[in-house]
Amino acid sequence: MARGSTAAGPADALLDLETRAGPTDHAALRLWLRLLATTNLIERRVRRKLEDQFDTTLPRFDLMAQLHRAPDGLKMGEASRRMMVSGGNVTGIADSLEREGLIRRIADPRDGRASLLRLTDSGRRQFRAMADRHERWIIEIFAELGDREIAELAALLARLKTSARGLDEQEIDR
Amino acid sequence: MARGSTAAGPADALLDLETRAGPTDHAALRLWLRLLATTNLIERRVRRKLEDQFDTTLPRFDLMAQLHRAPDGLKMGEASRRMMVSGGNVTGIADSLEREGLIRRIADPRDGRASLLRLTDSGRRQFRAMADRHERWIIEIFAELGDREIAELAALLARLKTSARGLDEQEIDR
DNA sequence: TCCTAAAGCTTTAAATGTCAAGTAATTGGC
DNA sequence: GCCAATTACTTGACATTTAAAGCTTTAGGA
Repeated sequence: MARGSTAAGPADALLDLETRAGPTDHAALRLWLRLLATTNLIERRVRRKLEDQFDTTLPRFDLMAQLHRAPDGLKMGEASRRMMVSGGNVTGIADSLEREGLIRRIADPRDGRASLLRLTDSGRRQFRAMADRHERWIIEIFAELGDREIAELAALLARLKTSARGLDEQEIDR
Repeated sequence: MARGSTAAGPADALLDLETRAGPTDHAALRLWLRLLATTNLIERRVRRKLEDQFDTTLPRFDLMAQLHRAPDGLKMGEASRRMMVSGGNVTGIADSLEREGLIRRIADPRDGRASLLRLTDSGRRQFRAMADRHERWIIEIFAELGDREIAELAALLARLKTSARGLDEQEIDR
């Protein structure tokens, strides 16, 4: 099976995170556990393939993807916001990519405190190869869904994202 | 924003992981990034609330939830499969819960290699309190979705999960 | 009985992640 | 100009997770 040191046999195939919920739980809770389980399942597959086929990791791929979409470079802080991780984390990931010559830190001419991160030519080439493959993995994983279902799922998730974000400001904590 | 040391202002509210995709990317890829971003958003909120209100973590909560649904106890390996994490991980989580008296390791009478994990009375009480609150958080987060939408989303995710699982055996890696 | 293989759990190393503190540069009010 | 407050990044401490190696126990065959 996936990767645990203790492999699950076929009989366990349906016992996963969703088992945290029981039939008496609220529909929203069951849905959340299914969402979590599904996302984790796919994320694991992607991480493993990045590791196996490109000897890299998802956070490294993410940072390269952000830089690929920003040809003029991104400040560390911008990258950190877009990746939704802390600044200290980006420092480490950037260090490792820079060591391998995939990205470069360039002094921001307008702000002496800031660094701009930019893909090197080698990084760009490598990213394109990975992104191609990555897209194919995703298409395969979603293969059983038709265009209609993909559109519906995207729309529902957009609504959910809005619903979840709506609480961010007020923080109703009870 | 959640917790990064560099806070995102309101103007950045829409720049998140989804920005990894561009308009030319395949619909499945865009959907995947939205799925990932939405799940991460919700997961962060839940983690933070567990931390703030109960001084615990999601993996600890998960393990307690699994044990709550298995009154006779679970072997470490079973817990690890259900939580979809590695065995070594469960060892650490179980250690921390055991130190606090929330769970206990019991020698499996049938297999000298195995331990059975079981909630203590204190653990059971504490889990029930957390689970109540947890369910309310989730209901709030999903509040803007109607029953119909929740059912649709659940059905689509079930199809997606099946689609993603389908590849597990064969591992079409190219 | 004995020996090999496998299973269950723990331990360890490397990567990722947060947070807090520290350094350097910029901004804004006076 | 000057100085305080803010901002950008780095660093270090600590937590979590995986994969792999290690230890103990079980199972099965010679």
